Amino acid sequence: MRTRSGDKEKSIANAAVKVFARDGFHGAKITRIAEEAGVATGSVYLYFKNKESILHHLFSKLWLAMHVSFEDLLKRDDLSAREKIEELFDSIFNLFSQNPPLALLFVNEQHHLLREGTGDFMQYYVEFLRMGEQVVRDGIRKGEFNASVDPRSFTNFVFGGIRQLLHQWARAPRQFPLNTIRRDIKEITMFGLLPRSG
Amino acid sequence: MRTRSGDKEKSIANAAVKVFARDGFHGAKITRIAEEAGVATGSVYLYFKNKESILHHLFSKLWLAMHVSFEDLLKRDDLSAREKIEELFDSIFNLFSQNPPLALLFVNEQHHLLREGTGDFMQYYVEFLRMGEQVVRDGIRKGEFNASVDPRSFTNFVFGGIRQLLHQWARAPRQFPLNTIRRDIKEITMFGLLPRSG
DNA sequence: CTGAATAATGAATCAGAGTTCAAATATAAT
DNA sequence: ATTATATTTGAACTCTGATTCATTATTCAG
Repeated sequence: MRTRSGDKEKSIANAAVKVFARDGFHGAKITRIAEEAGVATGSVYLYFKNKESILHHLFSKLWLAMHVSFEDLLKRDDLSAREKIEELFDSIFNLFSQNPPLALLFVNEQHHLLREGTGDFMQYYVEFLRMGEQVVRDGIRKGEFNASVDPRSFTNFVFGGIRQLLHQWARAPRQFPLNTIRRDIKEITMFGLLPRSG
Repeated sequence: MRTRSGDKEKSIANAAVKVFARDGFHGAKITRIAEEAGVATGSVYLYFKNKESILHHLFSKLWLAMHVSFEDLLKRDDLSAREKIEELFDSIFNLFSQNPPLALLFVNEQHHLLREGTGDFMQYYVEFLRMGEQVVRDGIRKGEFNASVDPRSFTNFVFGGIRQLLHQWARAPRQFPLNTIRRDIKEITMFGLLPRSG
C-alpha cells in the first residue's frame, strides 16, 4: 500500500485559481498549474479529469458557498428588507475578501460555463438571481422599497455592478478598498443619484 | 492588375462578430469565420494579421464609436446633469440595439484585451470611465446629484450593471426587451431602492 | 489579345499544449 | 526485510487549429 500524501487536490485547486486568474482559462497551462501546486504535470490528472473539470470544480465550490449563505439569509425574519439586501451584498464580498485571484476568476471566466449551460453551478446561478428578486419583491410588497423598481432588472443590474467593482478591487486593492466599495454600493442602490428629498 | 472585389474586410469582420459571439474567442475557428464570410481560409490573412488582430479591430471600432458619442454628449450644455447621464446610458444601448452578437462580444471577450493592456481601445476605455465620473462630479457640484455618491464607484457600478443587462438582452431579447431595460436602469440609478420621500 | 500584376484559394505545415502511460517511488502489511 | 499495492512522475504522444505558401483565377493596361 501507499497512502496519498498531503492534500494535493487542494494544492492543485488553489494553484489553479492563481493561474487561471493571472493567465485566463485558455492562457493557463496545466504544467504551470502543476508547478505552482508543487506536483508533477501528470498528477493533476489523478485528481481532475481534465482542465475544464478543474474550472467546474472551482465554480461549483464558489456557487455552493454563495448559495448557502443566501439561503441562510433568506430564512431570517429579524431583518428589514433593506437590511437583508445589504447583508446579501456583504455576503458576496465576504466570499472574496481574502482572495483577490478568486474574484478575478469569478468575474472573468464565468462565461465559459454559461456557454455550455451544464453543471450544478448553473442551477445555483439561476436560483441566486431568483433569490435576489424575491427579496426585492418582498420589500416592495411590504412598502419598504420603491415599487417602480423592477426586481429582475434590479437584481441583474446590481449583480453586474458588483462584478465590475470586484474586478477593479481585485486588480488594484489599494485604489479600490473593499470597505469603500461596500459603502458606495449601498449608497447608490438605496438612494440613487438624485438628492434625497428633491 | 486586379482590384479587390466586394468588401471582404467587412464580411470577415461581421462574420467574426457572429462566430466570436457564439463560440467565444478561443472556441472560434478561423476556418469557420472564413466560411461564414464566404471567403477562403487563407483570405482572412490578407485582411488581418492574425486571429487576435480581428478581435482588436472589432473592439477598436466599438470603443471609438462609444468615445465619439460620449465626447459629443459631454460638450452639450443644454442638458441637465440627469439628462446627460441618461443620454449616456442610451448612447451605449444604441450602439448594440441592432446587433445582439456584438453585445455578447463586448460583454464576454473584453477581458482578453484588458489582460494585455495594449491597444487604442484601452485608452478609450479608461477615458470612457473618466468621462462618466466627470458628469457625475459636475452634477454633484451643481447640486443636481446626491453628494454622498462616489463618482468613480458609481461609474464602475453602472458600467457593470449595464453590461449584465446587455448580456441578458442579447441572450434572450424577448425576455429582456431593450426598452424595458433602458427604463429600469434609469429608475434604479436615479431613485434607488428606497421609496422617494422616506 | 496578351501578359503582368495582384487577389484569392485551400491543402499542407507546424507549433503548442492537453493528455497519456510506462517506469520509478513511497508506503503499509507480513 | 520483502513484497504487494497504490501513488507519483514527466517525457513522449497526439490532436487540434492557426498560419503559410505554391498554385490558380481574375482584372486591367497596352
